[in-house]
Amino acid sequence: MGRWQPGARGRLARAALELYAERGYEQTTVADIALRAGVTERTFFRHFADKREVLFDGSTALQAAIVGAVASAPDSMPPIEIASAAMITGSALLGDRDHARRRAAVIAANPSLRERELLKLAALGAAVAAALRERGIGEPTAALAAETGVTVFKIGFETWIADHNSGRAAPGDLAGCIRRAADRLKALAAEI
Amino acid sequence: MGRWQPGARGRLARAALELYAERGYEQTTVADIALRAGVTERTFFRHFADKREVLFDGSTALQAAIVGAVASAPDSMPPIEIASAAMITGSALLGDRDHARRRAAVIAANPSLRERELLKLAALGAAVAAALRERGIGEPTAALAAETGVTVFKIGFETWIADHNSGRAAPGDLAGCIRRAADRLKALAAEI
DNA sequence: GTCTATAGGGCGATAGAC
DNA sequence: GTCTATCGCCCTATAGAC
Repeated sequence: MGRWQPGARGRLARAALELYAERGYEQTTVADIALRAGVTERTFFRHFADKREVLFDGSTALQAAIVGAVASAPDSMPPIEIASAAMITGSALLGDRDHARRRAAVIAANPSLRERELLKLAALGAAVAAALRERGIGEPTAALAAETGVTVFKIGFETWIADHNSGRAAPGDLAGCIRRAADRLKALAAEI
Repeated sequence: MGRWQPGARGRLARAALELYAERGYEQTTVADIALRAGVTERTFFRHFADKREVLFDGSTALQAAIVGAVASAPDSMPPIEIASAAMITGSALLGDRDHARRRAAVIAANPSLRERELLKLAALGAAVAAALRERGIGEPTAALAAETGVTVFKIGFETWIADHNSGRAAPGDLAGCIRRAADRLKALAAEI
């Protein structure tokens, strides 16, 4: 047995979400999080760049999945369709709606956490735009399609976690919510 | 002569932009800004909530103008059109392209300033969505139209400041850039 | 792991404007 | 007199440097 237990990163992420929910983000110190996770304050900063980043651990994997889906979309698809479909593909990584809800509530309660989330979404948009350009789509088309895809993802995600039905009757799957948001947007654009 | 000169707020905002451009955001302390503006560090924090906020002093006025334009749009306009037109109306407040360029360069160079800008844009989107709901437009249509308007504003703004022509031949007006972005998006949506 | 600079909030005192 | 902007000194937590 070593001096420390493995899985410090996961314990820190879990402890942070719990504490932010229990007593609020500002009222939680990094020392509190480290204490609950059984490590030192210094260890926290070796795993996470700052106090906000600990809530966005999975974002890299999500972005990679979405970018991959953009790259492997069929050639015949129009840009906006590629972006929206990639969002739906990537959304499969976000299965646990209760966890997503708890996390979203914590983020919504604090402006500086909202800022970080928006930065992640902007980074996602930039990565999708780059992947579209890689397919030969020019600017500003690539940027517009990518931003629109992010919008559709965001609205779909919001309706997913806001959905009151948690039972089996209306499973409320994220993919369906995103697709409905995309359809709405298409209808809106058509009526101009 | 009194103990203090009036206009501390404006001097602080100007000093901050200069210093962030000269030596970088992270390399500038609030004490530096206060010194150049001829006030104390403490005074800075009475005018601005934090070190980033000093660059976004005009955002409230811009948002108010855009929300006002949404409220006074003709009844016959479709939601996305209302949002885009309101962005064009509000954009009249951003006349000085050189200043916009300098400010944008500073923001682009630093992630935490980018975060704050994204938060301002998200707040704008939320305000526009609320103004659309006020007109009887339901969700998620209001949110989608508002987000799309913000996207069009953002892309239009980027092309405006990226435009190499600063002479009279191609005046590069912001309103035109936003309108072109909106037209592009309409064309993209149509081809789905 | 220790040491330190900076952000940013709290509070009371003070000096102007009105 | 009131109201508000400024100052100065306290404090703690973050986050980077060593």
